[in-house]
Amino acid sequence: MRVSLKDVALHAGVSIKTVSNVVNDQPHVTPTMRARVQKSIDELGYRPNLTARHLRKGRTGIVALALPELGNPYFAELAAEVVDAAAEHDYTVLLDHTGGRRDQETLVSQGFRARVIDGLILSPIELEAEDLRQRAEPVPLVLLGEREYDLPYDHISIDNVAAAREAVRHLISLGRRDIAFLGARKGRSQPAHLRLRGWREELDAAGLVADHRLVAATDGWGHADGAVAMARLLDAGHRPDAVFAYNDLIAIGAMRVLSERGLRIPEDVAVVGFDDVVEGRFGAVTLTSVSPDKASIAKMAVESVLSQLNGAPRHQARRIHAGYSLVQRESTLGRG
Amino acid sequence: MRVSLKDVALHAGVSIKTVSNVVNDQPHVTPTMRARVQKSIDELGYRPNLTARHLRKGRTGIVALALPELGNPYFAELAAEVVDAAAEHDYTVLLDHTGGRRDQETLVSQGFRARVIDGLILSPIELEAEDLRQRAEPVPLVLLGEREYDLPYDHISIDNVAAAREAVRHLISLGRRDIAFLGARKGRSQPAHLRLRGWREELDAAGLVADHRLVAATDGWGHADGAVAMARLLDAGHRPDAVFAYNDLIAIGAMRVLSERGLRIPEDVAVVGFDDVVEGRFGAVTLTSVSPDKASIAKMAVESVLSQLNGAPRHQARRIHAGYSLVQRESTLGRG
DNA sequence: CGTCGGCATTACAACGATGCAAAGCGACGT
DNA sequence: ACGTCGCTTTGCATCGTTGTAATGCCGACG
Repeated sequence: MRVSLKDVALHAGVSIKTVSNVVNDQPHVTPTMRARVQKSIDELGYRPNLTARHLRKGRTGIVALALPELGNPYFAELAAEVVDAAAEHDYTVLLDHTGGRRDQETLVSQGFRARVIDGLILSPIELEAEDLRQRAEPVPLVLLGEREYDLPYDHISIDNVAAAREAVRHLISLGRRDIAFLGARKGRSQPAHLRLRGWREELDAAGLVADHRLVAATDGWGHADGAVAMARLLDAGHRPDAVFAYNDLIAIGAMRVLSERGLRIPEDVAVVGFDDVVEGRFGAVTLTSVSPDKASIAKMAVESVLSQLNGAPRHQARRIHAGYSLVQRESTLGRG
Repeated sequence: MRVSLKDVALHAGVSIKTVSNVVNDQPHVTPTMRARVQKSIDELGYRPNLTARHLRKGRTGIVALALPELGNPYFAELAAEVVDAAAEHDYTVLLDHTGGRRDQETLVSQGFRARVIDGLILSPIELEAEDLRQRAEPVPLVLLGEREYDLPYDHISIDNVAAAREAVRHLISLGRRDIAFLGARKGRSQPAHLRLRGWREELDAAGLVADHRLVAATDGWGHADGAVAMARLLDAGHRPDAVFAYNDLIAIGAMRVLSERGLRIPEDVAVVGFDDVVEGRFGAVTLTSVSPDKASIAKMAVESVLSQLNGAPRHQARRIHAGYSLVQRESTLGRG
């Protein structure tokens, strides 16, 4: 059985509360007493029972992080950052993944998956505003990612439209004109992706046509989806001279198909991805990508949750934009 | 404020205990009463406080999973499987990562990082048997991965030696003779990797020389480490006709360097990795790899923890081998 | 020498839920 | 009509910790 305050108190011949005071470094404990109690603590190997402490205090020291898919290295890398950021504040991270499915995301947002948490950081894919509006849970929530909602929750992401525009601008600066977009959502009436919007805006701004036939929808956001989309585009007789992908995995899947078809990267087709996952730096052709500042996203997410917990005056919901940069690699090397 | 049993009891005009009985589906509750209480529960939106329940029951419904590095897709994919396997049993996963550092691994094993858990699944890298022997924590522990300890804890992994031998055998069957091993541990007096042992054993068995100059140590287990190791090998004047890497990331990093140096894969150098991460299926040259059955590893790990919790008669510590297969892809395509 | 002030220590209740055992209640048999 | 039996419902203690308020103790001051 585990050692409790009571055991220590008995052993040291003092009251439970005094032991508690020592454990919690309360003032008004004489050095003598502190030493005596500490000795008992050490001898018995006492360790506080967090469950009890948290029942008493109403806090658990755990924040949940719900991501669509851990298999996607972007999310895995982000998760690692969140774990570290939380550790800074003595918080632990409970991980959940939703598969990007609406029902799972709703369950998570309403706390049905993990009911021992102080806060929730959620990166939704299909979740709708109405699902969130029905949320009764008093647990602080922070949203991550590309989806934007008009709801009173903090939202942290990079400026997806601006980043996408920068990526497309880069391609245009290389002289590319037929720039495809890979990774639109399939069969959705929703407002299009912000990244897709960036693509369109930048093409418009440059006086180029944003040809909707160069926009390829995907089922998911993995390598295979990118490969399928690229193949479909080529099979339909389109031959873009550049590809801007929703994310790196899609870009890499597309590059695989481009090589299979004998197209050279970047000579024939330049490629830009999004997320800057490590994988993109080690392919046969390294991938130019938009690199979000994952560490600061993680940090801000954790801090937002904690500030809500600490009853920061119910500020307005904030839209926070983290930094990003466009990292140029071989897949968009200038001709020459 | 959240609704508690007390609130529901008041609302329904019954005792707290009766509400508890309804919530827990106890027998001996009349249908009438059950309906009445359920109505109050629904109206007030009662949801049990798990912290309190767990204080009482001594269980939290959380298992911790401590992995070296989430950024490595193998671990990320494994984590996803563990989350799913745990969900099967209504358990949630608390994620931790150790960076593969001994001090962190020790802390985790002794429960200093997360003290609210029912069990721990740990995949150690540098942890030593002595660190574990000092473990006082009563929390069930299961070990994953390549490291083996002579300690009374369940250990789940694939048969690394056999798998490595199969990989090397495959290379030999392609007519390769100078087979390098990438990813040995650096500056360690420890018994070598099991995968390295498999490499050696199979070469011996085939009557080939296991040339230690073809064994390249790495600092870590990422793409960059593989690239560095491969470059060093080549720079030293070695030109193996095959590479067996400790894992896929190292293999991919090595492949990148091989291409940079103008060596063709598989014609000049065949490559085999380990882990079968998705990434290996989408490079310019797809990667042959040992594919561990991650789902069953995850499942068995979770089940081991839970069976220990449920006081399964303190069985012997078990060494459980999960299944694996060698998936052949372009990086070892037969000549022709 | 008695009283007051202030610090060290203690006692008690409470956080929310559940196990145990006792109490309540209706029905049945005699 | 009364006692008993058995199921339903309830009260109480408890898990380990901490906040609040009360107590004890000592020295200082008048």
